[in-house]
Amino acid sequence: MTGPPATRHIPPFFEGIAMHAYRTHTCGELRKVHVGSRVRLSGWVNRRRDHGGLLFVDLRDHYGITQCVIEPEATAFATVDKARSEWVLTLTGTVVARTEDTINKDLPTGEVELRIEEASVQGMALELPLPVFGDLDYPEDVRLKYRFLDLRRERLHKNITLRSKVISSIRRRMIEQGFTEFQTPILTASSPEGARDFLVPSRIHPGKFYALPQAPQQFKQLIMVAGFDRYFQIAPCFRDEDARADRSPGEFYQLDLEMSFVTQDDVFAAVEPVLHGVFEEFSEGRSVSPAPFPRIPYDVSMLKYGVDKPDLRNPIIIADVSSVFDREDVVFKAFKGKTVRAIPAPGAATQPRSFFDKLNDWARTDMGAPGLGYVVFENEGGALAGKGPIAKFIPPAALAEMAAKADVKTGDALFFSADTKRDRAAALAGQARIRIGRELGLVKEGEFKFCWIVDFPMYEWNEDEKKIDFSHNPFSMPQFDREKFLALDPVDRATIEGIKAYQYDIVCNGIELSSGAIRNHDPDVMLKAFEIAGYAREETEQKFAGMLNAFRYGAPPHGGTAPGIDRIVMLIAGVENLREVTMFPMNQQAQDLMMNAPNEASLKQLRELHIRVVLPEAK
RNA sequence: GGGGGCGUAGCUCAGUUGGUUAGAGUGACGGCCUGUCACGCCGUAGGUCGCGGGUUCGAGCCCCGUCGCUCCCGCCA
Repeated sequence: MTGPPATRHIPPFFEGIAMHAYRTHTCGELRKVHVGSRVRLSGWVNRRRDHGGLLFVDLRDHYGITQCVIEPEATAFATVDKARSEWVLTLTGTVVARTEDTINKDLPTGEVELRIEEASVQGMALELPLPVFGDLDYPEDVRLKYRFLDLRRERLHKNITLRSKVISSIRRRMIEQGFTEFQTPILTASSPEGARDFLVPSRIHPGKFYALPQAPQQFKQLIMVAGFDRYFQIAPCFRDEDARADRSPGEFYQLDLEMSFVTQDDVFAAVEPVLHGVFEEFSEGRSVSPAPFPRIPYDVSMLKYGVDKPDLRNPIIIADVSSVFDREDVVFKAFKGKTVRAIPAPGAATQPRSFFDKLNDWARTDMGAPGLGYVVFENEGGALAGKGPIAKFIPPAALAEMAAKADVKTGDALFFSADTKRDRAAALAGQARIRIGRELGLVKEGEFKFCWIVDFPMYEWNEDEKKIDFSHNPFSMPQFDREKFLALDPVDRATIEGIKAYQYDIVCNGIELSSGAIRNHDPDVMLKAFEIAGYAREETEQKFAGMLNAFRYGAPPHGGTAPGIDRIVMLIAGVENLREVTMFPMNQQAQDLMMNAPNEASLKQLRELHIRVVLPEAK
């Protein structure tokens, strides 16, 4: 029912030669041309319809569904009659044409049916904990425990098949672009930055541990040092962090890639045709951003969209109106001296009061903000007039300036996000933009809108620990003169916080597909970069010994990125949850309910690994 | 670690203000039916209302606790 009906990988059947033990055709294959042939099908009972004098069985396999029919007088009747949903049967019989009035147009095989002459049961099924037939929602734990049944269902079967096709398409396109696929180790060393590692104890080296790779980051850079020029891999990555709907617990796959002797634009030029091509191939009528994708500097994105992963299907653009509230003729004290961001709500003047109240409540309760002020722009005697609780504080001249800055007109509204901290004002505005866009139905479906976010800051100030942190990827090359960078004083916060990196994200419809960078391949600059983030030279030397050492033997300039496979497939499949495109996913608590993992280890195993388990004390 | 939602038959759900014996659909089982394709009709079985405690004459419903699932925040260089 889900695969291509034309495809089959079973020996052909010739009259006079013994019939294949299980099937001569797939359940998606039979057509009018087969009428009169004696054939054999194997598959699952999708549906059974008993008419007393006539019994229909819809037999299903990977390729489709074929209706099979038998009458009580037939010798095989007893066997077919006892079969229930999801039993596995082998049915042999003659293909017959259906009469005009019994043709099923919804079924590719609907012009014919199999008149059953022989039947055998290959596998029985207990009463189902999860019906395969139908398209209802079921509890996640039941679905996961009986994943093999869930996977038989049409939607999931189709998604998983789609995933495979997307991966093959990616692989083909990468190879066409001159990339070579290599595998990198799964058992490797712990990486000190970033996510929590999964550790694997060493039997041979008591007290020592391997770590599963969070990403093949260092390996792919070493592959460049080794002179392989263009590498890619559909790479498994392991991170021991909590899950989200679009973030698997434990493990996920990336299209990991790296290139030598490239600038940022070269990486974009290599990735764009691959992503555009894959999305176009599976778009089914949805539009895909043409290459080159827009490039948006991080600072601009934070201002205009309030996030570093903007959904460009949403037409709302945020404006900074701090200066308007600082005007002397504007007497609204609550916003004075703060960063004020204005979020346009096109056409919102016709919205009921509850629309505004609901957004205000959301800002207060969900976002912990003091509120979301607003002004509605109306026409009063040919002039622009403000309406709403705070409109009286804003005289016409200021209102006009605001309208110009935020590009709003009569009939629109403006919401305000204000905070003493610029980042917080931007973040609330970003969330409000998403909500307003959705509430007003402004986000167009049926489009894939890509963009690159570029020029990420290299560092950020960590207020809690009073220190400078890497803001994203510590291996990125700073956009800074080499000699001046090496001479930087780590306490020169103003300069350091202004440094951008050759670091970029690719975003589609508000979902971050990957981040990437032109790497820092200069050992001195790397040591300095880590020194600024508070790592002593010896520490950096030790933690990244392999990579630093390699960089001292002739390292090419290189860069890359790593789009998430799961998220790409989610977007293409149009689903909100990773479990819909992952064959055997874990639940939110990082458990595999089908295989019962994680599980206790035996004492023998622990002893071999020199491990003693110390459980947390019960509360 | 924190916050929200959900938990009633194998499965999907309903269950009024706290009031008699907790219902429906689907699946299972049995019977009838020769053209259905979500076949139809009749019947039967199936319940620790997640678990524990409390309030009450009386709790699926209210309160407290707890467990499970899920979504979000933290976290994810």
